[in-house]
Amino acid sequence: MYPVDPNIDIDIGDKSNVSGLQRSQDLQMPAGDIPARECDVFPMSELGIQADQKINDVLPSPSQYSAPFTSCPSNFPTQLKHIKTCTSASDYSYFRPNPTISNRTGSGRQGTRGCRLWEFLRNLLRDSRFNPSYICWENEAERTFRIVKSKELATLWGSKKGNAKMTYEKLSRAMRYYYKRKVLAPVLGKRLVYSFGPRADLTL
DNA sequence: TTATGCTTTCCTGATT
DNA sequence: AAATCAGGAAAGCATA
Repeated sequence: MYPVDPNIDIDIGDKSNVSGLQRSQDLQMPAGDIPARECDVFPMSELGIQADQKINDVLPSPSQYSAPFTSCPSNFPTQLKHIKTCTSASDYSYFRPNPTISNRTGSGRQGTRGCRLWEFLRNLLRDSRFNPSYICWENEAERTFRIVKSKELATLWGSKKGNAKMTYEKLSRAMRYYYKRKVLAPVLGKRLVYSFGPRADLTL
């Protein structure tokens, strides 16, 4: 079983010897006992993972390889290749896909470094590791949610974006930019409460 | 190469 | 008093 660690993502790590991929964050996705469809960044089809599989079904548990190691475990999907020496159990997740299989053209991901903020929030709300401890529904029918741990949430967002300097001040500024685009809306009179707007598709 | 989208950063000031 | 909220301005970064 994977450790319940919000910061563990699959990451291609150093891009210097990767052709066809731009940044490590391109390939981040949540690990753990999460349905494959919950992958919020990287299409599971590109990893050769079926929609009904869970990440734990296709990746070996950390105990199956002792750190450090430098080669791809044999039971990894062939599309994944290990590129970084793991030095600890928490560092097990540095892998990259085969660039020849990854074809990002036409994916429609505009200017998103890995993941959009509102999608990140939506995904946290679906994840019992974070809902209701970090973020929770205020009224799911009305698409309103409450940020429970603002500071921790910002840290989490920062870790997802590879930005250790993220703060709630900055995260919330990005959220306010969503107002105009109707992706989010403020909930009057309630601090730390927002609602998803019509432009936020919660069914995806 | 440029335009655009999505932030990130910094800021001033208001509100709770 | 400390958090939070509101936006303007500008810069950064990736994609189309």
